[in-house]
Amino acid sequence: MTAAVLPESARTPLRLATWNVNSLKIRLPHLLAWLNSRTLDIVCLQETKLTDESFPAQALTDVGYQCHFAGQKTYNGVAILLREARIGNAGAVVTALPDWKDEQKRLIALTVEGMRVVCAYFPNGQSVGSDKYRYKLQWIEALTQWLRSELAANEQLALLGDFNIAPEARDVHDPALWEGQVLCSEPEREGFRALLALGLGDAFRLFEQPERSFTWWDYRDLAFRRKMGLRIDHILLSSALAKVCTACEIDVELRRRERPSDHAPVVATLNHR
DNA sequence: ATGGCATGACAATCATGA
Repeated sequence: MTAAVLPESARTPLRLATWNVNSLKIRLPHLLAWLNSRTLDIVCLQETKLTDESFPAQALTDVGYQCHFAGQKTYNGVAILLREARIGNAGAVVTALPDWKDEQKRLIALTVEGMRVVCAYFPNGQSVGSDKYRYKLQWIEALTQWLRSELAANEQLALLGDFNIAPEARDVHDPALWEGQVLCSEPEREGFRALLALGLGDAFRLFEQPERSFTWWDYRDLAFRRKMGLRIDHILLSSALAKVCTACEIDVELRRRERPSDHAPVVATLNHR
């Protein structure tokens, strides 16, 4: 007696990933090798730093991914890649926060497999009290308001991206050094907690994790080797998705490569029907 | 002490990142 052959979508877990590539042009070989080395179904990218005309869609289509992207010259730029063998057509694609006039390409969202997937590149904020810091807090507020209505309409929602926020002291290699600094300041952390208060869970913290788990290390001062990093890239899941999340890990290996991004990817596994 | 390194635009430095 043999088990019925089910379509792939019914038997394999779903893998969602987020990675700030810090220039997709430079990191395309790394990305292609990564996609080839493991099965990733939904891949959110930030800081592509490419206009839509120069997005390497063909190279990604060739390895089986459907591409959705919103880019600009030099800065920012986000994308969602969908593995065509696993994921059906995407719907309800948006490439900006509604009611937020912004030239900066920081958000793309779409619906697949009954799941709302939001890929976000939060502003960096530069320094506490700067114009960019104020813009960051306003942007987070606008995102939070929008997500409130998205969650009301979508029980299954995942927010992935570079949040540029280290939520807690344990997410910082030297909490005393970073105390009150941008990425760690209390208003930013309040913004992060407000996202959780919408009913989202930090996928990484659903599980036991090694101490000093980070997703970003400065290029300078051998910060990676010295484990001097921050955990600022996150996957937040609505409760319906958190319930079926079986793992969440940082793929540190990519930070060891030649000419790496300064960020490592985060990958979550879901037992999603 | 405001730099260290990386990227992109641009053509010697400068803006930005985190």
